[in-house]
Formats: sequence, C-alpha cells, structure tokens
Amino acid sequence: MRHEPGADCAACAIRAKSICGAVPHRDLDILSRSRRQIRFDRRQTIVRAGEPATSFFSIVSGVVKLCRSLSDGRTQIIGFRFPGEFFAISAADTYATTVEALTFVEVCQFPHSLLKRLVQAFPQLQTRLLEMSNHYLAASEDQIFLLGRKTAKEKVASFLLSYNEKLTQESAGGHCMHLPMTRTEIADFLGLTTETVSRVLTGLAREKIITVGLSHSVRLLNVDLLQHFSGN
Amino acid sequence: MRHEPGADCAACAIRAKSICGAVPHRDLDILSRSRRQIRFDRRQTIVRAGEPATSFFSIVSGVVKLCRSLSDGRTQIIGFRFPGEFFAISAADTYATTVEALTFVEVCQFPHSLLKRLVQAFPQLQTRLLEMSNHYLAASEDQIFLLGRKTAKEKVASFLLSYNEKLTQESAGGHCMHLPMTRTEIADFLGLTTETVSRVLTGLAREKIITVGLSHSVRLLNVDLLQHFSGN
DNA sequence: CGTGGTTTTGAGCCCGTTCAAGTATCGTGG
DNA sequence: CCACGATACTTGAACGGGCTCAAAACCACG
Repeated sequence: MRHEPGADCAACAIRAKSICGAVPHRDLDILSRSRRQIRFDRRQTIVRAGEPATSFFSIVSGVVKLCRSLSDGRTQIIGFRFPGEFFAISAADTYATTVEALTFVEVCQFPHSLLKRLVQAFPQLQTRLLEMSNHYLAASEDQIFLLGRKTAKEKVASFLLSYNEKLTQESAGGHCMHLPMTRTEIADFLGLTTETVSRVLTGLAREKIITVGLSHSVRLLNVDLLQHFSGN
Repeated sequence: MRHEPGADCAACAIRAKSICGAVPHRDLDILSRSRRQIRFDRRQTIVRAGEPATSFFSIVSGVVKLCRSLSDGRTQIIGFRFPGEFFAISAADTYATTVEALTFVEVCQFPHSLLKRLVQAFPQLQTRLLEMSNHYLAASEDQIFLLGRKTAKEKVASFLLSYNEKLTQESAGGHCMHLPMTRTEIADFLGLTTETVSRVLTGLAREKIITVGLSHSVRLLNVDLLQHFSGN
C-alpha cells in the first residue's frame, strides 16, 4: 500500500466514467482535497469484512474482487470491480465484504464523513451513486440467477461472455482477452470448483468454441455458440 | 388490479419506513398527487421482465417476489419485498425482473418521470433511495454466498432465520411464522427443488429444531441450533 | 365429499465434487 | 539464461448431495 498526495483530479483519465464525473469541472479542487490516492499490489487486501467501515473507494486502475468467506474455508466471490467503479459504500458500521486486489490497483479513498459532505454539496453526485448502485444490483441479480439455476457449462460460458462484453465496450478487441483472475477465482465466482472450471474450459476448447492460451489468455472463436451454451 | 385515487399519504401507516418518510410533512400533498395506489391479488403479475420500464413501486402492504426465468422453465427468485420496500428502480428502459404478488398487495406506483422530479425537489428522498438500494445490494450479496457455497440444509436454515428476523424486528413474535410462499417458491429462492426443501424441513422437524404446521406455518423451537446449521 | 393443487416420501441417477496424481507455468536467484 | 521451487492448472477415478421421476398423502375449496 503506497500513498500519493494529490495527483490532480482534472487530469484523471477515468473521471468521466467514475462517480467523479458528476462533479463540475470548476469544483474539482474540492474533490482533489477530499480523496487520497492509494496503490495496492496483487493479492493485497484493501478492506476486510468485519472491520469498522470508514471509507468508500473508487477504482482508478486495476481490478479488485469482493468476497465473503466462512471460517471453514468456503469462499464466494460476490463480484469484480473495474476502473471507474466503486466499492464499500455500505451504510453499516463494519465492512460486509472483503476486497482484494486482483492486479496492481490504484484507488481513491474517500472517508465516509467527507463523502457525505460532497454528496450534500453536489446532488448529481448522489444521482450517480444511485445509478451505479442500481447497476451493481442488476448485476448481482444476474449472478443470483446464474448461481441458482445454471449448469457448470452455462456458468463458464456466461462468465466468458460478460467479461468479453466488458472489454469490447472499452476498446474493440478481437475476442482475445487476458483474464486477471485465476481458475480458483473463477470457480469461487461461479460457485464451482477449480477442477470443474478447468474441465469445462478444456471441453469448450475441444469443441473449438474457445482457445486457452498462456498467462490467463482466452480467445473466443465462436461467440454465437458460446451465447447458445450460456443459457440466455 | 384495482385503482384507488388518492388515499392521503399523511394517513399512510408505513410512510416512515418507506421512501416517503424522506419527504417533509408539509409536502405530503405533492407526494399524494404523484403516486397512484394499486392493488393486486395473489399470483398477479405487477411488472413483467422485458416490458418497457415506466414506473417505480413502493409496497404499502403485502409481499411480492422478484424473479427471473428462462424459456425452458427454470426460475430463480431474486428476492422478496415487504411493506415499506420498493422495486423496479432500474435505470434500464425495460424491466429486468418480473414481480409477482405473493399475497394481496397494495403498492404505490410512481412514474419514472415523476420520481425524477420528486428527487430533484427533495434531496433527502434520493438519500433514502440510495440507502435502501445499498441495503438490497447487501442482501443480494448474502444470497450470492448462500447460493454459491451453502448446502441445502444451510440454505433452508438461513432462510428460516432471516425470515424470522424480519418478523421479530416488526413485532415480538414467539418464533411462530406464517410463510407467504409455497415450497416451490422457497426452492426457487434457494436454488433447490421442491422435494429437497420438503425433505430438509421434515428433517429439521425430526431433529426437533422446528415444527411444521398447517397453512405454511413454521415454529422455530431451537433458534441457536438452527443458527448453527445455517453456517454463519 | 369429491377435485385440484400442494406437499411428502421413495428409489435411482447424474452432475459436479473430492481426492489424488501428474504437468505446465511463473518468478527468483544463481 | 537456465535451474529450481512454488504455485497454478489439468486429468482421472470414485463418490455423494441434490435432482429426477413417480406415486402417495394431505389440504383447501367449492
């Protein structure tokens, strides 16, 4: 975890996509003074479930996972958050979810008290928070359907497609993606085991629907067929 | 579906618990004019996934289920909503989730355009919406863990406990509850089949942890043991 | 008191898990 | 640049929890 005093919010590359896009240009200095930029390396924990909830975070770069686990080792990844997205907005006084860096990550940290003041000063900021919360809620509902009713193959296909979509909406990619998560993390996200994820992926590769390359790279050869197997 | 012109918001029993509690007393007439009260009988559909999203709903009385289903019949209940809670706030232009009445239900319907104006007029209303959305998000995350990593017994135990909690926080009940949902609906909520839910319930009854009575009534005899089996 | 839907119970099966072994990959230091 | 160890991934065989299919029991309602 490394600190950085005040790189200017006006120069922030993903400001428009993040909650900060709701703050008017002329007030960006207020924003700059409210937040602290922190960096984490892969595998570092950003917030830990159960600890007192003090801050809200917005991702500048990198990917994080939100997860919940039981003392017996069972772990479920609730979701991933990408640049421009936020986490730890809970109204409760302790964090409900552990958040860990999947890659090198830069986040902006806003103490809850400060966020509250910002929100009062900039109503559009709250509108943006609500919009994004509702978006996360819709994504959670998709995930609930996936976990409750889809087969292993459908789960993996859905996962690959949704990740592909997230990439292509940023920059037109030729269906070749570098997943920042391991097989175990995919399994913990889909409610499966590592072995099953691996088996399904090699199965899809044998059917010539994807190719699995080195360093977590996957190429989607037949998006239509994948869609068909995703059960949507 | 029956209409009712304008029963007064000032007389509304659950106003304080709902989003309407964020609107000042003196402005309740604006609220009364914005909404329309509608009633539904059990099994009636309130909104249907895929149809154009025009309105937002707040529950005055009764219970509804939010669900998603596939053309092959697989159904997953995303969650339930109780008096004071809302649904169909999605920013998308079509409803993502079908909402159906589990009991006789009274809802207040707010067209999206009107809600937008209300929110601009009353910033605290948006604060309330955000708070409640975050609460639903936290509940969804619990459900994601449950669906992904819990056993059938743990699922049913968790369900009974959370429903019991919802009841006791309203009125001190002697652990005897009337579930408004059928076995199939419990199954669709927990990602199980009707048969499994039935088997687990009779199992719990055989262990003297609960008793299952007539017309969907369940009494919790040993909450501590149930907690133990819920895996939390 | 019949009728239709819901719930329970039973028997057998299957998908995904568990356990175990083997292989590939990555990072590190020589 | 390569050898090495640690971690991640793959593959196989057997198991088992929850599903499927089927039938009986129960309840609600006219």
